[in-house]
Amino acid sequence: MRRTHHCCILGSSDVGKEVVLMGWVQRRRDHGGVIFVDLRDRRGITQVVFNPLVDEAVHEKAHGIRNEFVLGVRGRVDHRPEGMTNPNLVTGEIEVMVTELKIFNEAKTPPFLIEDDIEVSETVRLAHRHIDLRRPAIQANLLRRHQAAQTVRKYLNNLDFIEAETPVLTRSTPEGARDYLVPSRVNPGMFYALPQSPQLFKQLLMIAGLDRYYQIVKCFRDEDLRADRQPEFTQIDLEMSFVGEEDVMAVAEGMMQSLFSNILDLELNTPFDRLTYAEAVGRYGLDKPDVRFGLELADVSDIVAASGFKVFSGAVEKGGVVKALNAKGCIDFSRKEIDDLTALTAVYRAKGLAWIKVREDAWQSPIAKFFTDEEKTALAGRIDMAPGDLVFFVADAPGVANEALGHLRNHLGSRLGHIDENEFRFVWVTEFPLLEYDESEKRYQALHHPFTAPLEEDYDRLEKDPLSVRSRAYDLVLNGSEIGGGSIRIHQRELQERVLSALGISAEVAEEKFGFLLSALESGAPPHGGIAFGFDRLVALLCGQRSIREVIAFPKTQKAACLLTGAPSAATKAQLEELSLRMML
RNA sequence: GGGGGCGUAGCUCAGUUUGGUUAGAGCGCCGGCCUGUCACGCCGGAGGUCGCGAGUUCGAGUCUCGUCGCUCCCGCCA
Repeated sequence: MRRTHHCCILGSSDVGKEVVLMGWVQRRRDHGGVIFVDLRDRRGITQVVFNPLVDEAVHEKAHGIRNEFVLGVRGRVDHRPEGMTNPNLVTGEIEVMVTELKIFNEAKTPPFLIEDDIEVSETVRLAHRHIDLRRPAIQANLLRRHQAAQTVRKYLNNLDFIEAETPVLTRSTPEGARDYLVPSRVNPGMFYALPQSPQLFKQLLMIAGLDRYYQIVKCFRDEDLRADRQPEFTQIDLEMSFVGEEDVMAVAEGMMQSLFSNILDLELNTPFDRLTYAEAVGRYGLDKPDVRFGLELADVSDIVAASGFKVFSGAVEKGGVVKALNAKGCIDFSRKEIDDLTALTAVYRAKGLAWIKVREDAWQSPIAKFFTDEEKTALAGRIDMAPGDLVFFVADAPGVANEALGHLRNHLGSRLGHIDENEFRFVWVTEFPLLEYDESEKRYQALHHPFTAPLEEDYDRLEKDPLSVRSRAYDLVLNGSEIGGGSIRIHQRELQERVLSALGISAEVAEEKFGFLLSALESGAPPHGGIAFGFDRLVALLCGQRSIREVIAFPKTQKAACLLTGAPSAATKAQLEELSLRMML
């Protein structure tokens, strides 16, 4: 018995043909006499009919069929009787009258029905992922993921990129996320690290003269999970030689165009909008702004710096800021609603959320009394206050005030219906700070990574005022979600050493950890730069999914476990011994 | 590491507020009947360590403490 057709293809024009279909039993309707079976494969469903008048033995055998049995059926394609067609089915015009039935395999009753829109807990779904993956909706996601990967490959191949593989067993680098370590059997006491990204290898490929490289590659970061974060995830990683920001961004924009055109049949306009980091944070509060709606923040620090409201003036005095967000027309928010929003901002460490309701005649607010008429006039002008408005304020360190109001902005944007869910709005965020100060470790850290080039005009501040140095990094943000990021890299040893030094990495440590890079940089390194995209996030957006777990065939739970295989699991004594490891538990 | 939500039949849930007889429903499953269904129909039936462990109580699905798992978020994620 050999399959002749898939379960989605047969129609009126095939009537009379003898066909062989193979697939799973979606549903069985046993009328005692005639038995209907919906046979499902990856492509669709065809109704096959067992009729005792056609073949009594086959009909008898069909009584035993249950859901998810795997069948092969031979039969003749027939028109359905008058009025019995099913318009909901692509193959609803016809049915297959079965003359031969092969039961390849029986199946235990599945833990849930193989249907879209079923409500099953994720625990159950992940524990039986091979069954969950039979659902058309998930298969559609995986298909779309496949199409996305193919689109990217085709696009980059056409631009003369070379797909090259880089090692998975590599060495740990001190910066960045926590590494997954792999013990080396033949080097007792030594460990490989799984790559957080192929960053250094792709730079070496540029130094090697590959000119243009890409890879769709797994990366590993041993950090806590989120809806959009898995410990192993896939990047579209690329790097180009002899380029500046504009070149990389143009390639990225073209990639997005072909993706959205191929997958969603949507034509994107390029170039995408640009915002500097300072603009993004200033106007939207976040470095990954959702620019589908306005509701921008305003800085009122200068106006309230000398005000009688100590929370505001005090914050400014301590180097903080007072930022405002005008929720236009929201004057009817209740006390409880405002309390809830206060709680929302508290999540981001805001100590309070001040508010003013703008009435026709006066301000209704616990803090209105603290302001002079001049201050009120200035505020009203800066924030565009009009009767009916509800204005929120956070006074805090810039990071806290912006982030708290930025998230409040996203919340309000969604709640007030300002967001068009069908819109895809890209924006580049550029000129990130090169460094940030890590309070807990009392040292500077690279915001992007230590190989990102500073803006040339800021070079001389690397030592004097490192926090003011901007970088040649760029993030691509889509609808408030960071989907990619990259930079122009440092391609000269001397500059790389200065940056590592600014990061508090001694020359000795630098030589030990990055010696191979430093020496490569003085072996004829071309100017180069690149970008990496979070493929899972990108596909999730293309599939309209909130969680990347919906576009990953075998995702991990929040505790980084695989419910299907039971990974991670204990190692045997013998395994540990071979690796010269001893358990401390 | 921290905060929120969830955990009762194979699945989705009700019951927990106010402790009290034999823990219910829908779907699924099993059996019977049924020749035109496509969420087939009708009749009958099985199925429970109320996540786990302590405690309070005459009595715990229900109250208390602990613990495990799933999930959302903060921290973390160059």
